[in-house]
Formats: sequence, C-alpha cells, structure tokens
Amino acid sequence: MNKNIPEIYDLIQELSWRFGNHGFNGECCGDLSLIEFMTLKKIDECKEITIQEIGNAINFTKSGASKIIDRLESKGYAIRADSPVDGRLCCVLTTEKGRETLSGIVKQYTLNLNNILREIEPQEVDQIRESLTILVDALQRYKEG
Amino acid sequence: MNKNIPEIYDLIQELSWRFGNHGFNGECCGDLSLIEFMTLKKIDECKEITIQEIGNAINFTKSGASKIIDRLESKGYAIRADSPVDGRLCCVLTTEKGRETLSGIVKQYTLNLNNILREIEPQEVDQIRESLTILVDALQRYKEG
DNA sequence: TAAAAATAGTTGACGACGGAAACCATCCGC
DNA sequence: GCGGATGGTTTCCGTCGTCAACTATTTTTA
Repeated sequence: MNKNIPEIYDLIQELSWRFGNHGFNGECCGDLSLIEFMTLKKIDECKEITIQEIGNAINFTKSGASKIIDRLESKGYAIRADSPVDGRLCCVLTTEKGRETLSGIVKQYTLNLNNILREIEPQEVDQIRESLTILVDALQRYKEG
Repeated sequence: MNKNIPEIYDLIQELSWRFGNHGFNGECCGDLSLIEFMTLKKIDECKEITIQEIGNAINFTKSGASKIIDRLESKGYAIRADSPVDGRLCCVLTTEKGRETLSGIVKQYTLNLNNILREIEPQEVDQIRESLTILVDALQRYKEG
C-alpha cells in the first residue's frame, strides 16, 4: 500500500465532513437539504429522469425518492410528467425556478470557496483542481467496475 | 476569481457526496452512522471532552450531542465520567472497544481507498496528498478567522 | 388473446433522529 | 449563603427514510 493512503483518507474525510450536511455551520443550500440539492442537481443534469433512477443515483429506495420529489415539487423546483412511452414511468424535470435556485446555490458556494482559497497561489490552485479530478475520476472508475 | 474555482467546487461536492452518509452504497461505518463515527473520532482525538464541546465540534445542540453519546455509550464505544474539577461537567472518553472499532473502520476505509487509487501513479498520489493538505489547511484557517 | 407476472410509483404506519424548551444539579459573584 | 449562570438531561415534537401493501400499467406466457 502506498504510504500516503492513510493520510489521504483522513484528509478526504475531513473535507467531506466540512462540505457535508453539518459543515458550513449547518447552513447548507438555502431552503434545500443537502439531499434535496443533490437530487435537484441530478435531475437537472439528466434533463429527464425517473423516480427509480433518482433512487439509484442517491442510494435511496424508490419510496424515499418519491418523497424527495414531493418536497421539490411543493417548493416549485421540479415537476413530474407522464412518460410518453410507458404509462408506469414518471419523468421528473427541473422548473425554471429550480434551475435558478440551483445556480444561486452554486454561485454562493463558489464565492465561499473563492474566499477560502484566496491566499493560495494560482499554480497551487491549479494543482488542487488536477488532483481532485484524478481522485474523482478514480472513484468513478471504481464505482463502474 | 480564479478560473478553477467553480470546477474545484464541483469536484469537492462530488467527493464529499461519495464519502458522505449516502455514498459507498449506504455502507458507512459498521454499526455507526457517519455522525456517530465522526463524534467517536473526535472524542478519541481529544482523549477527554465535554458534551458541550462535542456539540460545538459537530454543529449540534448540546441536546443532540447528549443523545449521540447515549448511543455510543449503549454500544459500548464511549463512557461518561464525572469531571474531577467541576461537578456539572461530563467528561466523555472512548473505551477500548471504541478504539478498536474506530481503527477497524479506518482500516477498512483505507483499504477501499487503496483499491480506488490502485492505478494512480505514485507521484500523482503524492500530489493528491499535497493538494488535499493545502485545501484542508485553508479551510481550517478560514474557519478560525 | 386472456391471464399471470413483472415493473413503476404512491401511500400509510413506523422507527430513528435532532431541536426547543423545561428542568435539575452544580458553580460562581456578591 | 443567595441569586444568577452554566452544563447536562429529559420530554415533546416535527422531519425524514424505509417497509410493505396497494394501484396502475406493461410484458410474458400459455
């Protein structure tokens, strides 16, 4: 095992914690919980996605996914539409309001991050981006096979 | 703003999500939730810590913190002890079983991470460690002032 | 082609979990 | 030594996700 792994594990854990639901002083994503936010983001990325797929994407049961959509729908951020090809399926879409909220949250987070990294040298910031890319890609590959 | 910030934000979010409570197929930390695990870790690092301090550390109310300790205590991973200096205070400590469980979880996570990074070049792994260190340090400084 | 099985989604009951506030015990300033 | 402050616990409550039962639609099969 590479000697750096334990330390990397620890660093990732710390990072995840601070960016998770309890970091940022509990202030997460406006009127969305972290899960609602990630779900909305997923819906927006996919343009159109079924309840089942949402459940798989966020590791929830279809029942749990359905209730998250209930909440997003009641806040006006997403809507359910009938599938034209299969009457059982339910296509979930983001609304314009949902997209605006999403980009507002991203903007806020990005500003925060910019403050956090304010004093870091540009070439180091570049290195951080590269490293994270490698890391996330490796995770993706690992997940897929 | 540095051009890389939005992408870095996105990468961190992705990373956090996968290492958070819902990543790893919901398999988090044995019989501990992520919060219980982080709390136990914090207790172990501090050797001895009050309920209030735990609450601050994990962004919970003292009430919530007290209940987490209830759970950790019922599982045999932590114990409450009276403070010798102040009768109101409650010193929380890890038990031997708690420490074993903690290190077991860390070992498991570390092995997973090793698999994930198996195909990454050593010098890249080194770069990842460096980058994450810079990032976490920056977060720490930001939090402190 | 009609019945049976499979699949997608919803709903209701339930348990787990944190927060708010009231409460208790202990400590500190006067 | 009394009154306020502080740390912790407890009770009540709202939120949330799962399980299992149910409905509706589609696919399989005999």
